[in-house]
Amino acid sequence: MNKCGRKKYIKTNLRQMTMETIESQQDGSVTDSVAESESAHMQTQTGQNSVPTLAQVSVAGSGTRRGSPAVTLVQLPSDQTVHVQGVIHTPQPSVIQSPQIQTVQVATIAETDESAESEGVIDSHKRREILSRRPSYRKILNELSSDVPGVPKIEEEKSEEEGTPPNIATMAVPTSIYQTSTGQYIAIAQGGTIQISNPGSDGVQGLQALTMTNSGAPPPGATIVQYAAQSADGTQQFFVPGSQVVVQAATGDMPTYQIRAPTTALPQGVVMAASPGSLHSPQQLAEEATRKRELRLMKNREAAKECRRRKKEYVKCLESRVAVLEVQNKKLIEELETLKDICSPKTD
DNA sequence: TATCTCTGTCGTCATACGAC
DNA sequence: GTCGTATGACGACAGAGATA
Repeated sequence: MNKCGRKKYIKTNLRQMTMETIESQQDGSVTDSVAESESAHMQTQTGQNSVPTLAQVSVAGSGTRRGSPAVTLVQLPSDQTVHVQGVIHTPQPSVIQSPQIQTVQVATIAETDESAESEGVIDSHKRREILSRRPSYRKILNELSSDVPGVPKIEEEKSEEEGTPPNIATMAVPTSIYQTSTGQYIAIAQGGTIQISNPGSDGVQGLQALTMTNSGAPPPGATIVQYAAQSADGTQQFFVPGSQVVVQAATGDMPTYQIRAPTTALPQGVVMAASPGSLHSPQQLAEEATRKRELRLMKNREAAKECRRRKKEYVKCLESRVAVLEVQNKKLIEELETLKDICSPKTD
């Protein structure tokens, strides 16, 4: 299979996985075949070399044939251990004598597998609508996570923002963002705060702030930043309102920036960007369009990274779910066999 | 050792979708 | 309708392993 074909194959499988997951959630009928099917898809989808191995299922403690529901330890690939409670109580006399309890327990497990059904039957139209939509990994995974204990949820954007360093949270909202030739991003915030973001860093951790103490009061809507790719001394400069220059004084892991008076005229290759209010010439319009495009590409680049991260997490979640369901299924089969042995008439 | 194949990752584009 | 976000699709690239 060629590369393109492989991708389409993967796509088909992933799509089918999603559909099966939703189907099983809404049907409440998670069968072993579904679990095996998902497992097979996952192994195909993740490739041969980098197969994130399926969860190691250690049935520790499942041998407790007596007593309350057996708890099975499921070792997940991420070194997580999930406690899986037996679906049916062990074949102790009380279980057999109390079928109602068993029914209730089965119903409870079914509810944990899919919470939607417990709310009522979804009409077929809405269900078809849900299935026809493109999957949102976050949404699907969160739904799965609500059903399966031990499976982490994908955090909402808000929580991710909460994880940002406090100094970032106190920054003013940037009004203009500019990208240097080295890929760094410079955000001019209201109040003259300059934020320098290193794209190589993770998220906003690379943000640095410079506050201009004597930037004065720029005319409204006239924030102009002139970025010089490289000055004669090898440093990077960009010009900010007030006829000042912010100079990258050092390169490397910890670049430093200094605010100086301009020592040189604007060199060649300068990329100028201006706020929409100050646009006049076609060249400025083109530069503004370029700036917007770069900003859009930057955002989309980050979005793609985030999306892929969520996708990986989603696949891991599915793998964990497969492991859990396989353990449950195995226990069900064992208990069914036990019940058959007990209830079957003796043929002496 | 050079080449090929496979796989994973990344950037970009197109588009669906939801919020306004 | 517009805008921002999420995600599928595609191509490019790099690295690892297999093979001649």
